[in-house]
Amino acid sequence: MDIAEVAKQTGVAASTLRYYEKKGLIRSVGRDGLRRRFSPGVVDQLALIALGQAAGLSLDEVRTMLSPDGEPNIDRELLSAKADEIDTLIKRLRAVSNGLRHAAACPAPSHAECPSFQKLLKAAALGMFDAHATPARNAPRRSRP
Amino acid sequence: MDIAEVAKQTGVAASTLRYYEKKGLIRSVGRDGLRRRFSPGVVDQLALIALGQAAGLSLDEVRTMLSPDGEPNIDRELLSAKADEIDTLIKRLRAVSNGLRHAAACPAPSHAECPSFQKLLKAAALGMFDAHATPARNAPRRSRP
DNA sequence: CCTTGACTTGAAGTTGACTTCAACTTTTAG
DNA sequence: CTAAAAGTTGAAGTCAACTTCAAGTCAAGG
Repeated sequence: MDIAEVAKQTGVAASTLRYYEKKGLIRSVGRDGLRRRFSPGVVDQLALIALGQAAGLSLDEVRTMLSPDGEPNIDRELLSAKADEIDTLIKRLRAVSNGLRHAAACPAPSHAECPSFQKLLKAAALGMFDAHATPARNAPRRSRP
Repeated sequence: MDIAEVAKQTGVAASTLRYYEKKGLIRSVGRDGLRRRFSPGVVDQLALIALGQAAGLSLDEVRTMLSPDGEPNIDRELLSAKADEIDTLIKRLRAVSNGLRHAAACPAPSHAECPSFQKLLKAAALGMFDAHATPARNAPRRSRP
């Protein structure tokens, strides 16, 4: 596949693909003249990268955890620590989701005045500052409006 | 509470607190001389902000959805849309978590060579590019190393 | 009174993740 | 053959979310 094809299939901009390649997140398999050629597997890889980002990993973290040639440094403790982090994030997100849903349905004029909304979200937020459950970092802005 | 106290309790830097105030995410209740005074409620607010960020909301989005004086623009459709987004994010994150956990336990030398890891994550990634399930935006880096 | 330390400000700097640009090379259609 | 379309590069620009800096204010202690 050439770069445009990958871009079209995944929605990831060509510039981003080149950027990812430079960063070592994906690899092109040879050139067709000047042009990069990608194996179709790169589509899955990109999905995984997007997932990692959604989970709050930086591109560097994604690389070390999902690298296709990550022989040396696959730190298993780090992996399960990250999994734990993601799990607590999931719990909080569920509460946020519930909170938002309630807010959407709730007849109170302002969320600030709706005690059950407050309770839901405060419950979600509890412990947010205690043990540092590291939050997300950066994530992309897919699509071209 | 003065700014240092809030910072200590929440781990949010004083500079960040001033930044948030400028952006309209939090409010100080008067001054003690020059110095801002915050009501203790700001601690909960900050937790909610952190949560919103973890859920992939930008600070501007957080403000419009959780504003303490959000009288006018509480768009209920937007709220449940966001909740839906968060729910699909949760599903994917669960898969990522499982994937990481498996990777941590799996004896394969490289994750790239472990078919069940690949399967788990590919399942999580499926549909990542189809309907645009908008991913996260930006998030903070708490603490001062 | 005067220094010290915690706060104030606006402006400028940083970081991660991209995007855009200028200049150039290939491929492709006419 | 030639011109447009699509790819290439490195360098520079953008954006959100902060942080750092210079310069100033104020309360308290010696």
